[in-house]
Amino acid sequence: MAAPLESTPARRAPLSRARVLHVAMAYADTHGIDALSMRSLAQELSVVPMALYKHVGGKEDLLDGMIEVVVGEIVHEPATGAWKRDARERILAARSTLQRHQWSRAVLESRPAMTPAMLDYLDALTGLFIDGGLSVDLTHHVMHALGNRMWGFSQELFAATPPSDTASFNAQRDALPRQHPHLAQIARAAAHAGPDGVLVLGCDDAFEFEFALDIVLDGAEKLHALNWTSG
Amino acid sequence: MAAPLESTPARRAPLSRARVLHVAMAYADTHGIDALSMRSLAQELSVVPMALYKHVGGKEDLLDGMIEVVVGEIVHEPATGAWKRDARERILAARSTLQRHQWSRAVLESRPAMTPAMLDYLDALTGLFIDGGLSVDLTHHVMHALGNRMWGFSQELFAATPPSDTASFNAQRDALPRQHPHLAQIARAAAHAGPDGVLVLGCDDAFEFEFALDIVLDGAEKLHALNWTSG
DNA sequence: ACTCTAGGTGTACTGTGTACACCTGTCAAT
DNA sequence: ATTGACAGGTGTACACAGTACACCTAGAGT
Repeated sequence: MAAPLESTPARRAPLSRARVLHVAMAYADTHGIDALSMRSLAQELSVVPMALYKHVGGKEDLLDGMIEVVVGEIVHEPATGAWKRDARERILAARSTLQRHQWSRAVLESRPAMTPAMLDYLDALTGLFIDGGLSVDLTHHVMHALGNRMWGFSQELFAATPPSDTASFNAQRDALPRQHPHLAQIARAAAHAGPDGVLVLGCDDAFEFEFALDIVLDGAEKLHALNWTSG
Repeated sequence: MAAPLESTPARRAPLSRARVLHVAMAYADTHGIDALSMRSLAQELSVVPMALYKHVGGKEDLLDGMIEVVVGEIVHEPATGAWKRDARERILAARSTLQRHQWSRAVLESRPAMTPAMLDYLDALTGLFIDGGLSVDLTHHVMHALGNRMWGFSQELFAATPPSDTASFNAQRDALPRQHPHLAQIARAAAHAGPDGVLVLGCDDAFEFEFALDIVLDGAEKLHALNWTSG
């Protein structure tokens, strides 16, 4: 036998986390996220359901991985220095990417999703504002205003990391300044001493909500005064 | 026997749609929305799961009913005539109501949810702007800016009612001006002729997104120029 | 007294995520 | 060459979900 390695003609491509994620995304793109189950995905890969668990932690991890890929797909145009235009462009790029995967919005909204790609995106966007000259304080609240229910990410940015794993929490916090310097700046600014003296990273949800609300209402008032029209 | 009606001492209170909904809400409040299943709810009511289906169409209908109750709980302070203050107050009232039921945000975001109470709320809010003198056009886009990912309702306001039930669709559309005059105004303004000449009610999703985005970015720019600070 | 019916019951089916034990082919070290 | 570890695919099985369908039963209207 010359080629024992290829003796079975229709040899399956080997599984891998990347392949699982991409096939899952394609499947969700065409059949909808509700149709995506471990079983349907396994069938799509001509594999038994449990095989997936060797490459993915479970359904949650699968979904996390999928949005991680989507967020990673967002194209970052190089900054031109005009912060407002740059931010606008980047956010619209993000939107068009999410738009290509209809399911991503619902999935994103259903989980905290502070994945590495997400942090990269947030840090880059934050950097545009800070480097553009906005104060860290203002940047902080603008990020909330943009994110609050617009992407579904913001309100739990630094919230409620369960203290179950203090070690890795500390590790992550210490790595933040290096990897995501702009987010770290915000975190420092938003930190305040809790009742027991421990430093607590927390954002005042109600404040952020009203901040965003007032921006929209003030904008409406201004446009009204200008007799603005969409035509 | 004097009181045959109460012969069995621990007689269950009879089921009803309202009771089912309220117990479901209480259960979701304390145990979380994920713990709410037809079975757990039935047990809470000391009843067999299938009994619920006599009062509720199914799980989807249950969830719809729950948010309907929540939205109905929003208190409407009487309008003072100052549209901006009134709108602000009403939106914060809505927020605090949703806040009392943590699950409501996720449930709301997971469905179109154009229920009667929702329409009432939207129409009332819209009315504040229009009666305050804002143009219907501006009001339309402001509603989108407020709603876009802030409540999760807006982008499908008039979209994609499946043409399966044309009769009831027409009926609903014809009833709109009476029941929700302000929404009807917006609908009329946003209507445009489709490719086949039929009137299509549709909002340009991309436009609404950029509208809201620009309001926030312009607001950020203005606050930056003013050296605004949250302290 | 008789039927009708609203409303609660019981059983059963399909589909979900996933734990656990099991094979099997590949490769490194003996 | 033999061994054995191990990465990766398999099979079976379980608990839980939503809900279709047939059934029972108590009370109201005739």
